[in-house]
Amino acid sequence: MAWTDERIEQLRKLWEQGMTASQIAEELGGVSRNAVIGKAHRLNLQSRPSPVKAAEQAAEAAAPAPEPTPAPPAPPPPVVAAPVERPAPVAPPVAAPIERPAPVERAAEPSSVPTGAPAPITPPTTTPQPMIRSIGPGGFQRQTPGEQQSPIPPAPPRRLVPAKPSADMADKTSLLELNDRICKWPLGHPGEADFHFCGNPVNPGFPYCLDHCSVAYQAQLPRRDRRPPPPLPFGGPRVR
DNA sequence: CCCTGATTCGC
DNA sequence: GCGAATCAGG
Repeated sequence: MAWTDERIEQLRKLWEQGMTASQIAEELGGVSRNAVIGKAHRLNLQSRPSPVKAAEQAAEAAAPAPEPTPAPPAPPPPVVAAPVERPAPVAPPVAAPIERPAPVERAAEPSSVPTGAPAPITPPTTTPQPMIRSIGPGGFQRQTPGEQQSPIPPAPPRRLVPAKPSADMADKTSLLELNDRICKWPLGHPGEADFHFCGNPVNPGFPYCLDHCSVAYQAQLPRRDRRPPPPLPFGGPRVR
């Protein structure tokens, strides 16, 4: 089977779409996944989460690291149990409200604490900041050339607190309230104060409500009959 | 084992 | 240029 322009075009598209080489091979027909990979490389289609290369790059970025980029975030020393950072919509039961520390130099702070206040709890130096980045078609994270530092986003130090019954959680669906009639779509993140589940009535036969089903089940179809979705602008594949 | 992509190398 | 064989990680 020869690589016609048409087939090459299709390969390009599917590859960039994130299809695996074997899927593409199956889709094209008449070629092995090796053929697909080989061709893809010859076409200079690259970047894909390869298990091998990923490890190599990780090791490379970790070991020498002659990176001019200041990557100071020294491991947050003692795990100072930071109070739950989430600014509760309701006034927290006790404790002085700890606002997000203004970007002031913390070193030259003589810490003039109002009398009677508890010792100042230094917030963790690394503010958990969910970095927004684009995800490539293969599901890998894009990174800019100078950004290869810290390939593994260090888990922000986070103290897990037992879910405490509070006013603002009263109407939220907790883990313990899950059953097969209510939507199990998680909202927020486990460990966070207001983590809960959707809790709406499920779309019968599914673990989620209708809305979340539409989010959860838009993924790929079983492989074989996966022809229709991509609106092929150029006539589409030949009917065999 | 299965899967993945990368690489090699004879054709 | 092609792709089977091989490698190596998940």
